Amino acid sequence: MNGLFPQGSGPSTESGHSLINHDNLNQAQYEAATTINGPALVIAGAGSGKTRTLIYRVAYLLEQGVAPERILLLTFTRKAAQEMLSRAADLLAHSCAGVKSGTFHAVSSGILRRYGHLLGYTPQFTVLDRGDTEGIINLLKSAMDLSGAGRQFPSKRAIANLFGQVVNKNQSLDEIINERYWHLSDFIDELSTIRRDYQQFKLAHNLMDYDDLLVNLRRLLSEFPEAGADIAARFSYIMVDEYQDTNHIQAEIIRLLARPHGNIMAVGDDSQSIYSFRGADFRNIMEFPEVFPQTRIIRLEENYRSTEPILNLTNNIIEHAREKYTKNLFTSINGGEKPIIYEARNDGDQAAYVGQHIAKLMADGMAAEEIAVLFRSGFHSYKLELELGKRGLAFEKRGGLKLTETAHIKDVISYLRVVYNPNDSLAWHRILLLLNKVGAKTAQRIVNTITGDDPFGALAAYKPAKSWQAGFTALKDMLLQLLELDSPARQFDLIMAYYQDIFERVFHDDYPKRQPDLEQLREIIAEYNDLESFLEDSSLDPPTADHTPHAREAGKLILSTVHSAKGLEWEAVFIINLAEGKFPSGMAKTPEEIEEERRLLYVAATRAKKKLYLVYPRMAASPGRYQEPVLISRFLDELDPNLTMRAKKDFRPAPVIDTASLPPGRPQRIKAGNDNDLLHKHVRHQFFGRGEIVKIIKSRTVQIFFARHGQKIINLDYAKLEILD
DNA sequence: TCTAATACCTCTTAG
DNA sequence: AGGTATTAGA
Repeated sequence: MNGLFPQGSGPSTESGHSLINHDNLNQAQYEAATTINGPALVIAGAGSGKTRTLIYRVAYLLEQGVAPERILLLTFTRKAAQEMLSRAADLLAHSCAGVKSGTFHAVSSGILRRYGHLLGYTPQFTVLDRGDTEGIINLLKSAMDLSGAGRQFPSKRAIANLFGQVVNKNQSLDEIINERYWHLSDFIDELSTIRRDYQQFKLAHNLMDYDDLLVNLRRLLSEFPEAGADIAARFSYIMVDEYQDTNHIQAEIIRLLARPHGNIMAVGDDSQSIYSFRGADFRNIMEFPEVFPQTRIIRLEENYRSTEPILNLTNNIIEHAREKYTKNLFTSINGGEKPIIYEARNDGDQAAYVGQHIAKLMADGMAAEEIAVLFRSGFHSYKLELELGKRGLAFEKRGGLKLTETAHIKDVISYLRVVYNPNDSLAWHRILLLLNKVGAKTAQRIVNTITGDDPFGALAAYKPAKSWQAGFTALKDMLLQLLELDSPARQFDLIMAYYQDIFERVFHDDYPKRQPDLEQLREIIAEYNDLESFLEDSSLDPPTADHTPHAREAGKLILSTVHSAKGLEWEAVFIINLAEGKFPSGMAKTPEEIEEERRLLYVAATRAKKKLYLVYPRMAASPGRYQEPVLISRFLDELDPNLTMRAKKDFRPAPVIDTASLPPGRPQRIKAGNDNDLLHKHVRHQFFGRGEIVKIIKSRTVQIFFARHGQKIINLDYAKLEILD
């Protein structure tokens, strides 16, 4: 490095050649990186070098001789933690291994495996993911006989959300229902029974859900003074990233951990708070100085990421917020183009526009990994994914459904889970349900009799009924062999040898599409030496579908939900589906929820360095699957028109949609008859619209040319078609 | 009594 | 594309 002495008040290493100096950091960043004793709060605007500052601070701490294991770095994703540590290690030219880092949940999980016995857990407790949680709730719900209770008992999903709110917002079930779910007030008694049973079930089966990881750590710290002191004493320097997205339990954990020494730095941006649905409250930031008196407040307000026109727009987005935030961003990056707004005709037009412009950017020399498309919900990108596929553009999708959340992957993992925790009744249930002729009742009966001291012994002794005896024996033999193996990769192979047939039967209609996932899982598992760390990872931070850790190296563009794009940046960013009901989400109703949607757009737009495209469709599929007009997102509508440019609409011929002229009523299936009579008929398909039958392929199968979608092969037994002439 | 197949409805964001 | 409610079938 350049060998300049650090100026100002910061201490330097004995040689005087600190890496942390004013050439690398601006005044505010420098102050943040070198303030290591006492509480500090860094209000860091988007693109203000927050991550850089944290990296330098870790490096500075180590440079000052702090032992790595005394440093705790809490981040929002494990990826973020790993990336920061590896960059800090690059600075120091030696490893940061030993620095404790990760998400609250992951760190909690580690601590609870050590101290959980105080709360009645064994170290092998299983972490329940979302699906597991819903599975248990469903079990308890169906055991309750709600048939007479009137209609519309909430789904397992709604119940799980409800319970999550109770924990994360620190309110009682009654309060939550009365304030936010008043439509469920008829079911209060049943719901609180289910909740009580749920808590008991978890304790009885050595299970913790995500919320328990936080709650139990807090309990440990506050109710078990010895263990609490022990844990707190391990960490002398604590940093928390994305503080605006912590909830009250997390804030409490921080308070308890940092209480002895007060060496705590929280970094966040109140205008980027986007996780209130899981209890996050950006007011945590405001309260921080009250919790930690004498907090030093440092503001990072210079933006190093975006060009001026982009920053002008993002400032304009957040100016419309009801809540006024604590800083003003400025940039010294001059020049650049105004963000572009494109009004697409529909989903397909939108996808075509984005696809074409991505291709153009790449043709002009921009790397694929410098381009991202962002959207509100995981499924908003389906059409675009097809479009990119057609163009041969490789992409990585983030957010939405995870690999480990798909049914077939969960099946395979369940076999591993019972080996690891033989009392994991949820995994048992799943495994047994896969046997032909075994349904929910039978599976439950078996689970009830085998869980206990010696589940595998009990399984071997269980007498199956004739109709499913063969399958049961095969399962039993496989599991007993599985216990003998100790490498996860071998275990996987054994499971697959057994599971493949079941897999093809259960997913008979689409298993070839799912097969690659299993092969991917094999690759992921092969990197683990022990089952415990694989299972831990797969619930806490599911290994990504592509096992190359960074798409940036793989030459792929990124499709991502806005939530998953937090903290990242790209040269060019497309934000799609900026229509009412999509972004903002139709689920956002209260003023507070709308405000959060606005911050979400702010987060999305501030990811862009040089180019920003805002796209919305004028027509979109309604619930009845007809194309209906939609409104431009209110967040775009309210922007100062001088800050954006409208894209021309002539980039490709206009596809014709004339829903108005369509006759009313739904297309029906065409009844069996003489298929040859159908040749050259004009038809309307519920998705593809108008078309003409151009060829009879075979009985009940025809080829249709659709005006909007081109040639399709249609099976008349499945498709709903209406004959128009 | 239980399982398997079918028809219909609802879809956010994530550790 | 998923889950759930209903119904046919074993």
